[in-house]
Amino acid sequence: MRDFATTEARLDITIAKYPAFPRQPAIVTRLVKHLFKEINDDANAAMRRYGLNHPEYNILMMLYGTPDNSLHPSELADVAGEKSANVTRLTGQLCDKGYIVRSGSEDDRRKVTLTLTPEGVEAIEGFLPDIVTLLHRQTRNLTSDEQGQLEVLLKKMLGGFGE
Amino acid sequence: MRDFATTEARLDITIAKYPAFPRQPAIVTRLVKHLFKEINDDANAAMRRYGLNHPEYNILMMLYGTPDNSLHPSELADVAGEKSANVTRLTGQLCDKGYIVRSGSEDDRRKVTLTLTPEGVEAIEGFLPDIVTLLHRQTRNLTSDEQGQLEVLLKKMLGGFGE
DNA sequence: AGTATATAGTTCATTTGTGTATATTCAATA
DNA sequence: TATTGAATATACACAAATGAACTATATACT
Repeated sequence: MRDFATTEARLDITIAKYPAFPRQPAIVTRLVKHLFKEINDDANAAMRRYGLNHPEYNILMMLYGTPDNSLHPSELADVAGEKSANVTRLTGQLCDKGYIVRSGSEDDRRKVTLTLTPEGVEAIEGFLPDIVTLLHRQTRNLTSDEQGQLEVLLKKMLGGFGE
Repeated sequence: MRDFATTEARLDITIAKYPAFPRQPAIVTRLVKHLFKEINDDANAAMRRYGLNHPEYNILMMLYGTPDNSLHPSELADVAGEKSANVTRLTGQLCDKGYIVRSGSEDDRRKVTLTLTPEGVEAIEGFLPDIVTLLHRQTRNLTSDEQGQLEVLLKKMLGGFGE
């Protein structure tokens, strides 16, 4: 995204042609799209040297964020924002790489438990320094306060979906 | 995304395991990801009955946002946040549907000009009422003021990428 | 002019993601 | 207990997106 000023211009033209088009909501959603694409491309590039892509990284981190390094596929789909069919594929890849293992659960035999292996944890802790740098870079234009404000607003907006 | 409180919990655990992990940047980027996925799924679902998906919708709107309903592929890639190879494919589909036309430019013979057809404009103005509703729904939890604040913060954050 | 370098766009092989159907198990209730 | 309906995960066919290589044109420099 070079120049967001032209976005304003495009919106002006759009509204001139179609006055009911809501300016503010359109700007916000377009900004979110652009930001996501940047974050995504950035993370993909960073993870490349580790033989992982952004969704795989995401999956690993969601598991790492649990006390016992494990989640069920449906939970994973939910927290990682991936479709369940995609989780099956992604976790399959990560199994092949030896970073996670699949096991059935006794309490509910429909469920599968996905758990990080020691190699998985090692891999995570290997790339985390790069990720830390990345995250700081991605938010470098915002003060801590502003990040806090952004958090509040994004959560609020997110709350409007899904019911 | 069910419950963002669990995101906080995951982050706490992650930080306990790896103290250098930056809380605030991680929250913000995760929120952006989730929000994008929601916006994307939502828009895909809404455009379905028009035989279009979100990226195609986006391309059409970017063209509609210009005085003469036209852009070059590279401009389109930039403003729509798509890779150029993908723009080729997407615009090809839209050509097939009769919504845009491709033409060469005389001033720079490397360039191609993509222009909405009257049918394209008609299609846009056909689905825009739904989009207007959609945009309002997606931002319903935010006041106009808050949308303004969000705009400022997102722009600021976006400014930190790419140099 | 001639050569090198950059830009615009496309093509193609591969990777990544989606929707739908299916098998299995669980939960509710008649 | 038998039956119905929901939930979990997967398989598979198809759709979408990416990276890298390639063609053609333009620009800069000597």
